[in-house]
Amino acid sequence: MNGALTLQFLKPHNKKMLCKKLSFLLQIHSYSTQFTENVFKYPLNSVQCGTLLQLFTNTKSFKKGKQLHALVISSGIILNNTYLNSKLSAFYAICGSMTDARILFDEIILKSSFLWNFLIRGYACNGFSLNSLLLYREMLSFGQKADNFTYPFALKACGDLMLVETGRKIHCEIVICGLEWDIYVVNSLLAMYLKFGDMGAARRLFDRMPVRDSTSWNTIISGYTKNHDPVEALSVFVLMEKSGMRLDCTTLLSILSACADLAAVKQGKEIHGHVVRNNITLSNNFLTNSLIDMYCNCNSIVGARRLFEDATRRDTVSWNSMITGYNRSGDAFESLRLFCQMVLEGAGPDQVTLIAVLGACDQITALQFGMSIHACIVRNGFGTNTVVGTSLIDMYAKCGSLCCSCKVFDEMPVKNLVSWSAMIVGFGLHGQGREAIALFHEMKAKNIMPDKILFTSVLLACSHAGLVDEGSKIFYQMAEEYNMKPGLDHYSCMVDLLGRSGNLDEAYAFIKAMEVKPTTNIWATLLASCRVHRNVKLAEIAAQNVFDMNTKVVGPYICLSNIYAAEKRWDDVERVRSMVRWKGLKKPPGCSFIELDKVVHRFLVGDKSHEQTEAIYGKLEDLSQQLKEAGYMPNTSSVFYDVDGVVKEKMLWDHSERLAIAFALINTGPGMTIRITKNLRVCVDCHTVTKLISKLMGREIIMRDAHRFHHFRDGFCSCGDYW
DNA sequence: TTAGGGTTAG
Repeated sequence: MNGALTLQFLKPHNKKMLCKKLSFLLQIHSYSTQFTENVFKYPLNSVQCGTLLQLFTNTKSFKKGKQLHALVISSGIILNNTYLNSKLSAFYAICGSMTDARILFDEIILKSSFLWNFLIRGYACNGFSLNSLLLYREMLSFGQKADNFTYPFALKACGDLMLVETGRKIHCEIVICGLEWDIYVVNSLLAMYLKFGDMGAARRLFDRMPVRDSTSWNTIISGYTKNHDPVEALSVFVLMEKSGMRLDCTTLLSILSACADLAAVKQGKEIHGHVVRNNITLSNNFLTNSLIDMYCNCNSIVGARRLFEDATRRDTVSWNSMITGYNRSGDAFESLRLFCQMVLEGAGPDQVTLIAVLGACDQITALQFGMSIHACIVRNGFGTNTVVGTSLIDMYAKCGSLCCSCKVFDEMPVKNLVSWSAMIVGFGLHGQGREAIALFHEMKAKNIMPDKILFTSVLLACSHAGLVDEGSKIFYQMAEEYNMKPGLDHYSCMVDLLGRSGNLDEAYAFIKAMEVKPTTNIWATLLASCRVHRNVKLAEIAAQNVFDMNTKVVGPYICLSNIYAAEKRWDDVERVRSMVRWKGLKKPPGCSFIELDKVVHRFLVGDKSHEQTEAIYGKLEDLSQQLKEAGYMPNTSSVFYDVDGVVKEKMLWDHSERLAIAFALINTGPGMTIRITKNLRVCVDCHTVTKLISKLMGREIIMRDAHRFHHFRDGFCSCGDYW
């Protein structure tokens, strides 16, 4: 059958058929060696081409549209054909090929509003917001009136570029031309104001709307969610339900996000009920994934897992949501297990998966596992990805391999502010404050503007290294040179910097002069410094401030108790302990991790559950003996209880990091580096013992505690006993 | 020809 002949008799509404036939015809034209001859044999008129282009535009069939373009050029029907040229320009704009769209657009003399709108839309929706606004202005200067199809995209461009003043000006133009309450225009205005973070303006507009559709409700709800006001999002959602407006998929996604932010499991479950009752999940993976995320955020990892296991279809986002959920709940082991299962089932990891898994590795210092992920990253073509690279820098630094962090950082083709920050944090964690400051200056020399988080990273690095003068200078630079008001994190770094370096009175004066109300964290930081410098009087002031804020964190109580214990004030120790009991607080047990052949072993304080327990305690006995012969005297000030000195000493040898070190000494070859992670800060005596073991056994021991890294080598620690 | 949605590095 001849395609072209059949085409002549097809009714225009039979588009599917028409499309099939014309695709066939196009194939002939495209691939025939006698291209020109065929065109003349099966000519298309401009109306048929227009109909076809419309179809290709709607389905974004770029290749087919381009073929048709070639065909109409060859056949000569495009010459001076404004109708077809406009359709073609619109087609290219929708497909995101803006250069092609613009070439055709510029050739058209009589431009319809349809054409202007398509180009403005094309620019706005394909990442060329500025071009979109320039064309919008050009349209007006040509005397062409903007209409209800123009404004949504001009507003989208303003929102994406955060051009607040321009956006408001266009809003005025919309009011003048009487289109303010056009449902598409006003919904676009709402979307623009929420991008500006101006929920007040968005809400005023929303409240005055004569007619609202589901998009209006969804836009305002997602606006509150995105602008970190999930409470208001939920309250508008209740109004939406009362108004009788149908809840669609977008509504449910936005509100689930608000429930997740609020950890509002009750409301989240109600949405889940609605989804099940309406059988919505079956056709939509987005909702299942959002529900998984909501349960994870509400600390209901079991509920999330059940949904995940029951899901008929799992996509990469489902896996990612679950893996991220385990990370957030602190179960990095399950997160890594799930990742292995994902790979085994053939689900391809994406950027998000890899970032999440690297996050799990740094939670438990799984360096070997992290290295395998690095290989997987390179294999899957993410080796040059900035976000993934930044996660690698962070993972290596937190797993104790600063040199690998530096290598990744140096070899990164494109670095952004976060990458610089991650590297600075890495130097800080390992006590290399001067290197962190040098990198900060190098970054500034490249005209990269630091933000508040970057200042926190640099100040933290200064505080870990005790660089008081340098840190103070940077702190004041923040306001003077960069016009940034310090936040609580910056104040906290400064208190730590001043306090731990022994300037306790200055740290106290600094807190009293702060422009914002000090938090428990800031007083707790001062308290920790008081413990280091044994200043009981100031410690009591700091502790009282913490306790007045009714903290649920046990750390400050332990700290004060340790301060009293060091002074042998046992009555006060008992008084603090009874406060802890009365408040129902519990000290988390000390816990250390060590990775051996990609398996992470965990030891609790006094742990006897490991299969090598006998050998481990035997090794500790040996070590204790050898250390004593080398002149070691135990420092029992870290022991919380008023018990006999021998018992105290025995308690110290139960500390989890010592069990992990003994295990490592038994299971690794001579000279091999030992890497340990501890959930709490390392105590004074364990710090001394580890230094001595490093010398005695000729081993480098890299220990990550709750705050930083210690590199023990030949009897010394990289922190210079400053931690 | 128009607006709104899930996982994501310091």
